[in-house]
Amino acid sequence: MINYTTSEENYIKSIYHLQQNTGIVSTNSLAAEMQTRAASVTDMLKKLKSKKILHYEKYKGFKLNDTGNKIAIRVVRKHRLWEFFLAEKLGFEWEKVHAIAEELEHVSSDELIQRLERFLGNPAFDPHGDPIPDSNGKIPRLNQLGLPALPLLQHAKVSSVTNQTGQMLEMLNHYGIAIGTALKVIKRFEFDGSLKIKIEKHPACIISEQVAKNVFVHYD
Amino acid sequence: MINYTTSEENYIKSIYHLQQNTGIVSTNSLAAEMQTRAASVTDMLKKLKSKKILHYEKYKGFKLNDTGNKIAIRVVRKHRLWEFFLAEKLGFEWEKVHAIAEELEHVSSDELIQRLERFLGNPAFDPHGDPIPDSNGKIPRLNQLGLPALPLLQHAKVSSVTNQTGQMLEMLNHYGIAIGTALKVIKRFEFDGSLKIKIEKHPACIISEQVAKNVFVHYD
DNA sequence: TATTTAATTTAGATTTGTCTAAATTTAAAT
DNA sequence: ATTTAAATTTAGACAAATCTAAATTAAATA
Repeated sequence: MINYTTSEENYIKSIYHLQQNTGIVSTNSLAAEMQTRAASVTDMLKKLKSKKILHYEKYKGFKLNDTGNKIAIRVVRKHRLWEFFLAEKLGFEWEKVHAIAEELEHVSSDELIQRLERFLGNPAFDPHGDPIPDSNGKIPRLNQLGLPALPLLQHAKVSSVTNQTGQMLEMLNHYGIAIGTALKVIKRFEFDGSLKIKIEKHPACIISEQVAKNVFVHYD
Repeated sequence: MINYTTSEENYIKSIYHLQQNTGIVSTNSLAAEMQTRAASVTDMLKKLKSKKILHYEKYKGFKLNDTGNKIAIRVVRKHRLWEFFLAEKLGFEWEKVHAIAEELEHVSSDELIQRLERFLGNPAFDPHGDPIPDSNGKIPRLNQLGLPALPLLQHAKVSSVTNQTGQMLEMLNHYGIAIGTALKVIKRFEFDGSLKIKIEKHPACIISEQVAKNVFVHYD
């Protein structure tokens, strides 16, 4: 894979993050994200387009193509592995690791990253919970999420429960919810955030947002 | 301390190394060392002079002043700590660490270097046997001497190897000589200056003066 | 729809680090 | 002591990445 300049990599990475939310990216939003001027963004867009990394039409917005996404994911991978290293091995406070990883992520050796990853024990998530792409660019899904974030009708299993007060556990018992319980969310009520859920071998029931927020689940 | 560009740091570092041997440095020798053109060197010399890092008079050669030496030593310190990390923690072969450390040495955070040093156990020498300056710029000195100067039968350990070409390292590998190897000289042959040496857990062998001159050892 | 406003791009300049080719200085050799 | 050769510097150009200010296009609104 070709090497890109630090500046190119930073643009590619920022486009990657912005397009996660919006699908397509605008010049101004990228300029804001990168703390630079719109004219500078346009200049770089031309360059990235000429390098065939970008879908871009003047005045119409832009997004990375497959090549661009691969490059972005590789940079994200490096960034998060270095963050993990800084926090876990060197004992940095989490607020400080980002700025330093911004520099380290541009060190070019692929063997370095492979070895670093092994040295760190092949972590799937950085200390923030952000997934670390593997060497093929595959991004592990968060293995655990709060019940309110579970997509409707997605089958999942309860993996943990926070706020384990007596009242809380009593209530969960009453519903039939325990670690390992298989369930899915049928409907979310906008009114108060409560969830209608279906627990295997139980009739459907409704739990409050208060309860749901403390139940964490995972699925494959 | 002010930050310098990667390019400035590379020039400063190269001047530092060249002046170790020659005291004063010439434009052409620096151009050769840095694989660039004499004109480019002159350009950078003007810049470094204007930044008050350099003693420099046109056509008369140049050398770093105290500020310049401090900057150089800080870069060397970073380089060697990263080399140590790459070899000891990530398991890189020592031929490979130099190129990667060339990039890592320019990462700017001082706290990173402090923490890295502690994490590595405050090593005094890198995998090539070169001393690692401490955070005050103090450079540890081994009571080190060339193998031809080692008294007969004196037990000693290999502390560093100069002339680190591929062929050289290959040969040393073949003999079983690496940094830290314990050995003694059994006999010196006047005929050609070759040495009969005994390496721990190896049969005795004979090495040429050519090789011996590049192997440095120390003992208590 | 016409007009105003906002977003985006272009034109042209600047800085850093590099280069080639020519000019200058120093060193070496006859 | 001249002349020749080598080393060094200058002059001018170029590419990358940025900027400001002006021009252009798209969107919003009256």
